[in-house]
Amino acid sequence: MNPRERRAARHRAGAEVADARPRRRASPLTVEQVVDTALEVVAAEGYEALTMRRLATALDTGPASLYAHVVNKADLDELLIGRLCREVELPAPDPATWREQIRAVCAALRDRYLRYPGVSRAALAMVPTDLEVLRVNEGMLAILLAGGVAPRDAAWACDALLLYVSAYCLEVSIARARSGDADAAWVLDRDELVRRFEALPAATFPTVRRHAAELTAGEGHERFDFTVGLMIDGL
Amino acid sequence: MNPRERRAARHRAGAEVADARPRRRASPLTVEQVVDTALEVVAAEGYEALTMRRLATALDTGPASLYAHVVNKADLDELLIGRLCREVELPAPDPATWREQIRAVCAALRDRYLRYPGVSRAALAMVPTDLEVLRVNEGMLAILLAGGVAPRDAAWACDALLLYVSAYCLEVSIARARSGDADAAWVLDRDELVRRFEALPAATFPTVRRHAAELTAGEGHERFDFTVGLMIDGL
DNA sequence: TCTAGTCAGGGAACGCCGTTCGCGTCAAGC
DNA sequence: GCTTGACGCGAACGGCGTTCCCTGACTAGA
Repeated sequence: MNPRERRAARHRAGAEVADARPRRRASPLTVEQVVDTALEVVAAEGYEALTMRRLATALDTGPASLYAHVVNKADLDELLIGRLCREVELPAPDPATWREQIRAVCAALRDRYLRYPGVSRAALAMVPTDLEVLRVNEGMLAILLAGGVAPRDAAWACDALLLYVSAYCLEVSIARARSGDADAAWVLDRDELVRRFEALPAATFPTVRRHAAELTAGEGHERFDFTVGLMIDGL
Repeated sequence: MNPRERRAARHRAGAEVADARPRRRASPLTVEQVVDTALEVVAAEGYEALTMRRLATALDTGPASLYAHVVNKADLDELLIGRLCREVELPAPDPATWREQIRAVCAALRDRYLRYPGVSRAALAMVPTDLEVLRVNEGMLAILLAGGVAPRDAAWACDALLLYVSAYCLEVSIARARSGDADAAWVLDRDELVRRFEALPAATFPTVRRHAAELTAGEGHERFDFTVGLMIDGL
């Protein structure tokens, strides 16, 4: 089974296929192993560091060998997101607590993405028919419908929530990466940001100036919770 | 004034600086011109095609020359987004129609982004202190405050809306690029998508199967309007 | 008018990237 | 034990962002 077929299988309903073990290697290298190692690289060095060469090195082989398991880089990205989605637990829909359930699923996805800095970029570029991603969609949709949300609204809200989660994680990952970068001297912590906002000319930025504190507020995931809440409560 | 200083100026409040005309060229090449040409390239061939070499060729020069006007690719990205933000008109806040005003600003930004396929990727990677971006933030914040939204909610909502606009545009750009790609045979139009959803095993995807129509619904920017509405109406 | 000094422009090269080709190797079948 | 075929992967390709440093036109002073 070549990688093209394997990819197709991930987007088609059908039987799970056991990875046939390759023949030559001491410990034979499977897709599962490739994905595991890729996630380790991302966790340790960030998504930007995940290159085919870097991954091959981590697997103690050459870049060409990866193409026996993966169509291309985009396919690898899909596999990574698929793996993260697979790990998200989806509760049985409960009409009494559906808002909390949705919040929990979003938070679970968020935490998974953030554990692997920058992967969310891959999530944003993905086609929506990967079965693992669809599984999360299925779960969220079921919860929303159980909550009495109209089908069309539920479908669109799922979409919007998943999109927001990815975008939020990307933003946070970038911000974190920057604050870790010592040589980027113009990176700002919150105090510096407030000072900047307050130093803006009153003529063109009166509102930002006056509300510098609010603009930079939000510890942890308060912003995230706020926005998800905004969307959920509107349904 | 070197590009580093020029970039710093874009993030600092201060006087506008006229581009000093370079000396040697027949028609001398300014930052403004670089940005114009870059946007032309993006409009015609998409953001992915915007490389330093491609841009240099379009300007009839070598890649090295661009670095006299721009710190690096990321800086060029900022300039592009800055330009698009600069063109967005911000209405004087009107408490009676603030929701429509916000909707209009979001739509204006969306249309600008979509005119240049893929630029929204640059927007997602940007630091939030660019003055042009801040100008849009200022305008939206003023409208929300005029609408009686609490300052902290207004600040966070601005953030969320801008993030959503960028993410939505990125998704749409990618989808459009894919449907234009003839060789990507596995790309699906809506009918094909519905058929796929309905072909899923009922055991694991009951909800998606049943609501395939709703999941794929949404002509034009109906989804966009829905989500922006969801956020605005919750305030 | 001539000349010396200055500095932006850009050709060429560097070290990466994703991807492909095809060679050498080894296991299975006869 | 030989043949055959499949498979791992070294090496190479074209293209990326970026930098080095030479070139040569312009400016200013004599």
